[in-house]
Amino acid sequence: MLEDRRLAVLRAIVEDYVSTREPVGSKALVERHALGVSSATIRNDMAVLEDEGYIAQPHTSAGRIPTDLGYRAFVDRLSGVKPLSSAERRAISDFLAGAVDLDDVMARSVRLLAQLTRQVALVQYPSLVQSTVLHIELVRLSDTRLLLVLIADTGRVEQRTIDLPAAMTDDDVSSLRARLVSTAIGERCADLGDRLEPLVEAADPGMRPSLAAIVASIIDATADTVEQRIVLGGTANLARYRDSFSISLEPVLEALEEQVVLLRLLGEVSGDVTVRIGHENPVEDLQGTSLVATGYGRGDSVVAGVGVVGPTHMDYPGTIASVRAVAQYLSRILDEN
Amino acid sequence: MLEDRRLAVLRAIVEDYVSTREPVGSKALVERHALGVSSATIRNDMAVLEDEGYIAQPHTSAGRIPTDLGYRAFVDRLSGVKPLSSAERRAISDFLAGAVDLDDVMARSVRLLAQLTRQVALVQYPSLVQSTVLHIELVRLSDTRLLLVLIADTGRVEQRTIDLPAAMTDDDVSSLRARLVSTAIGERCADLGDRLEPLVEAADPGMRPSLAAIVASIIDATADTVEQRIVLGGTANLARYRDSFSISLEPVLEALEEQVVLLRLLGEVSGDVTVRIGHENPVEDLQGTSLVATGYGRGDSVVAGVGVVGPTHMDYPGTIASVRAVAQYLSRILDEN
DNA sequence: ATTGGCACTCGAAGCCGGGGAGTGCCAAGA
DNA sequence: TCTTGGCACTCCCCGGCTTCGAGTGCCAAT
Repeated sequence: MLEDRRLAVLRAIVEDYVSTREPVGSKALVERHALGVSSATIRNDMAVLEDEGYIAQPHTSAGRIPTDLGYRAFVDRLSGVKPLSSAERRAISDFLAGAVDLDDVMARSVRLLAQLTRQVALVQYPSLVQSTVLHIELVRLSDTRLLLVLIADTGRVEQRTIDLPAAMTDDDVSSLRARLVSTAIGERCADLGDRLEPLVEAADPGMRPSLAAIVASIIDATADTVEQRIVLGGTANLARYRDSFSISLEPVLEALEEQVVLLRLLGEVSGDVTVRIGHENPVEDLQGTSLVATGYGRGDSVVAGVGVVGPTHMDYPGTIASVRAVAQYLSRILDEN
Repeated sequence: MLEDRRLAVLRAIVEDYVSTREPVGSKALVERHALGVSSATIRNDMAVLEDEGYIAQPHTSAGRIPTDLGYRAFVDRLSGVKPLSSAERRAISDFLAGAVDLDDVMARSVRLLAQLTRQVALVQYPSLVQSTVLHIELVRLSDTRLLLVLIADTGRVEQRTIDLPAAMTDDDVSSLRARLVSTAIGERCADLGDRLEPLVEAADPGMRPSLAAIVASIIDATADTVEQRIVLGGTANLARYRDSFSISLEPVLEALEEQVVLLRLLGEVSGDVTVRIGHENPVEDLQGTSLVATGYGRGDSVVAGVGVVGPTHMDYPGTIASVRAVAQYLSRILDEN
């Protein structure tokens, strides 16, 4: 029970600091929370919490602020679930209304999430590797150039122009197209290489180089390197917190513009909500920030990630709820297609 | 000649202020520039320039800074052309190298421009209305759902799912597809409505509702409202100038996240480079910033805009050169397809 | 028209001192 | 053993003061 009170104190400190962004002292704590003990007792508890590394003081004789470890304990053991407000539900249903297109879904989601959390939102396009082929189209641009369009069941569309080693007629193209379509449709993108190889082998010698070029292009279009795409929104919200980052926000903004960095951030999401607080973050420039992320997908398979980046002193319960809600809606949309 | 010297003074003030970002005084001016007269003379000239509204002082007895009008005069009458450095040429050729896809071209351009100018870059997707139809594809998702894919000659791909009023067989779809393709291909997107209407009229009664739905979807996909898309990059560069905006950068970041605002910014570009300085800017929240923009396109027709937004005290000659260069490269890429 | 000289202005930066929030510790009470 | 009131102490914050200096405007001389 003594232990219990200390945790209650930690929770109170986190909550107060998140809402006021100012170091919180023992006296203010007993005033704002019904802890049932005096400020002196709280001071003792705070001393212990500080020894254990959960809180710290910016300078002697100032209030305490939570450390990364403190937030971690708060998230793991102390925070309940915060139900979404009706305004939030409304925002989400408005969002559901008009999406017309995968690009549109992504753009709206990222905007929605940024508005809900007032932080920077990240939404990843569904992974191609996890998708299956819905359609393949070849459009003849000239004798020696083709446009390849590949449509995945997740709604993703990839295109490539192909320079052919030899001229092809319209008939050549449509016969090839038919063969590709019947072989590839319904297959997982990851398996395309294996499925299409035999087709090249079996082609008659005149066609083989061209077909090889096309297949190479298809494989390139579904390769790991390009299959990842992340949209970012709400960077304006960073400015809101301009002086509340330990460091300046320039490196943060810079890090967020690196696709590679974003991929690392969203790379390891699972069905659960992941929270990375401050130094737990793998990206150095983002160690003054926290990441709340999760995966979304069809049924049980996770096809992409979604999350937000914000200051360590964010409203974790609310943010977690928003991220989870958006991920669920994204999954639903994917299911509907 | 007296007039000439005053302009030289203005140019010197602009250049010094742009590079140091500090109010420049008469003494510093004669030291850094070979003006051949004493500081007292410069002071007289500065008084005149101030009367005419070209420069201002933040407070009595501080140096002068250029006003928007001062920058305007500088851009119109004083700045020469700044050739691109070899590093810049290299950056551009690197950029040219690997673009694989229209999305890729847009993403790379915006990144490139942000790096070159160290400011916020905007690149607009080629306008659909200005494009012609390269291909139309219908993919059957179920009895009553179709996926429409529309490919424009500028490389743009639009997709829509269509809920049909009545079930369609595979044969139905492919015959419709053939009719659509033969009617629409090569037409300007803007004319699609007129071209496709007769097709609906001529269809047999059983098909008509479905065909109407498809045509409506095609027209929707090429409508004004969706045809505009703008990518934004380099917002991190704004943080670099955090205190040099008269106001805070929060409203700027917010304005830049509004697609509508961006469209207004790039809406009126032409083949020439447009420069809007400070209050000349139509968007209120961006009146502390300057816009340098131009159009790009195939041959003479402008199909979209490209530009940067930055502080009014930007390096106009360099920025103009970069924006123009990127626009030219974009035009070239469009021509190659 | 240009120039040197000069008095004046006003923000920036440094210094000082009081106020106050907050702490740690201790001794007394439950 | 935990809790509590009391108390001395520490430092940050803030307002006011002063100094310093860059820069100006004006004037009389050339």
